[in-house]
Amino acid sequence: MKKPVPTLAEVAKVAGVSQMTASRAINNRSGVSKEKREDIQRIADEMGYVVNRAAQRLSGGRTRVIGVMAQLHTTFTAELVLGAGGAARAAGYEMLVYSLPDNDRRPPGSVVDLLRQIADGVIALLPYESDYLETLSAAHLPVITVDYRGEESPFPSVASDSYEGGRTAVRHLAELGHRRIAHITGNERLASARDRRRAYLDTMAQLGLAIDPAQIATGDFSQRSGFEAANRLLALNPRPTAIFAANDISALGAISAIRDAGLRVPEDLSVVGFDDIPVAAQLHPPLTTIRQPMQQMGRSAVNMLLALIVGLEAPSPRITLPTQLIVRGSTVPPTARLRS
Amino acid sequence: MKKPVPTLAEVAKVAGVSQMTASRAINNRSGVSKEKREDIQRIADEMGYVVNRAAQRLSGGRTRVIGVMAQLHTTFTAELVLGAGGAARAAGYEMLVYSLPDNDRRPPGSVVDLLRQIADGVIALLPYESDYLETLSAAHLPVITVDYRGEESPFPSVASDSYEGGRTAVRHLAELGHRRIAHITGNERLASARDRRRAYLDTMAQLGLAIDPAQIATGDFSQRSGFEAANRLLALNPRPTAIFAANDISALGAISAIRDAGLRVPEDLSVVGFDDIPVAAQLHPPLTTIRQPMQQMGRSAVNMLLALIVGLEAPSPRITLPTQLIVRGSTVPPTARLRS
DNA sequence: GTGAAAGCGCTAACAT
DNA sequence: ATGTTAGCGCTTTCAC
Repeated sequence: MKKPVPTLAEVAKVAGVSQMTASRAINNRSGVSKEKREDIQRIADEMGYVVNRAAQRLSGGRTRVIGVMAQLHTTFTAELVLGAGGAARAAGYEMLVYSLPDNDRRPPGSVVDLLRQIADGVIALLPYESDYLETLSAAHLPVITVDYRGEESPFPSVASDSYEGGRTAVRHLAELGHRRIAHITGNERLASARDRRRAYLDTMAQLGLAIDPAQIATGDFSQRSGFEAANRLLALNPRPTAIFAANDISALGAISAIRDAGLRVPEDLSVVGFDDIPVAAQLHPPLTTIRQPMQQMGRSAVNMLLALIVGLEAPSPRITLPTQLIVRGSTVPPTARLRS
Repeated sequence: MKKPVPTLAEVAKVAGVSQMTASRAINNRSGVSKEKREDIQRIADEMGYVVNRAAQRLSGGRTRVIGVMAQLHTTFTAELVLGAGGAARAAGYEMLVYSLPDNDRRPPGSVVDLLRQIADGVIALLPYESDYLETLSAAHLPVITVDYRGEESPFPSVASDSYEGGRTAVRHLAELGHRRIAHITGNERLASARDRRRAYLDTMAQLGLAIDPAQIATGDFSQRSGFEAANRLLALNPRPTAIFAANDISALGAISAIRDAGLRVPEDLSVVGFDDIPVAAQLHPPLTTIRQPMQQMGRSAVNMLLALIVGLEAPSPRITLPTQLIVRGSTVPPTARLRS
């Protein structure tokens, strides 16, 4: 009770070995005989020994902690963190998350410094407008980004296949018979948003459908932007019969706008989202969407990071995971009346 | 470029003082003349000095980091973390979040140990079925819990006023003219769920409305449980005309069940939730609910924790924040046909 | 008000 | 295979 957590020195003393041998045994390094190792590990367990990561870090070792910096209050991020946490634990690592504020106008240095002092590497889910990239690369720390950050980013990244997903979404609508298909874009500072937009354009062209620039409404992945973008699309004449929104949240906003205009989904307009967030299936109508493997993305990010941490090259500078079309109730063929 | 982060010793040398004086100056401790202090702080800034929290911790000091342990993938938690992060930063603290897995069947010790090695205190948003409480109290670390954990919990807590909120919800339905009001409970291991249930019972009794035990359907705050509970309620004869769900997510599940049964919200059944999560306003119909000040709860938790950290008693062992009725489209008076 | 010494718990480097 | 030495960057004594 007096010493709730014994130190390595105490464990070593009880085991009758040097501190260094105890360290090697507990961290599964080479240089200890099998017997001694098991002996020491058993004693450490019995004594309730827990390594002090601060000390471990200070003396230049690995902490087996990975850091995540993310804006937590989006479903996408939360799911990804969940997947990442599982993968980290499975590998014997712990994971700590730094929750970035919405509008971080402080120098990002402090966050990065903090994480570097604690973690062996960082997974960065960065806000769009940030100079975090520089700061991170100056920190000489293994980093994986989620969503490709562009050519200027020196870090390996994990993303889902936004281009193929976008093509699938548009193709789905076209196959239902829609011809006036509109697009609500995401924040184009992110490659994912740019890819989805490009997929929309390419697919429309390949299908021989007319591309009216007015049918591309700028959004930024937020619900509000989806709402406003949809209002602009609804003012068009002729009106689109279907909308491909860059993510589920903006699709939600779009559906609100459609209903506020006295129209119905899917009878008057079909809507496809992107992400498949948990509520998507519970909406009325349930949302047709392109599912991203969010948890899988988190797991992949962790596994890439662990490779980096142990000094390997990243297996690939960019990992792209497949998406999947989930057809639900928000998409139907256009009614004859609308096909005009 | 060689030494990206100078150490305190280097700062002290440049400033021409001892390391200890530099430490005192930078941490705003007493025992340094005003001039020297400002001088040292300026030099430290210029050199880009950043305190090494691992070292700080190791030598028995405070790190100015607070830890949060939480299940991140609920909106409630995410909002709370957001509020907490803001308050922490405002007070010059950083905050790190440990994301608890869904079904944590590992000994919770490692998490607590990790946080203790890094943080000065912890805000615990605990899963229901946990022995984290013991582990935390054994760790001799300042702790604040969110949602009152019962008499056995030794920790100060922050919560919203579930009892008053629940009363308001039931009263709202009664004032609309509903008499057969059902309740979908939350996980009753949490005081918040018990309080909402108690509020339901008390208010029904006070209003002279009949309490049919079958009208109380057990849930656990999850969408699925709301769905299943609602199905049980819909099988009753006579059917309730209104449902008070213990949170928004289970209300969402209930609405799905109602619709799957071919009924409409609010025409056939009114529904009230609890929380006011961001999507609540975007549903169709938008959800009437009891708003909890989630971000404010986070801020209060941080402020209580900071008091504990500097050695003050908690201002109060339990802080209860007020809730607010938000009337939207999911509640209307019962139609004459239903009043039977 | 200021400084010197000691040590927090650990690991890398260098013995043996 | 094991032990010894040194030191990570800081703060707490306890001097002056």
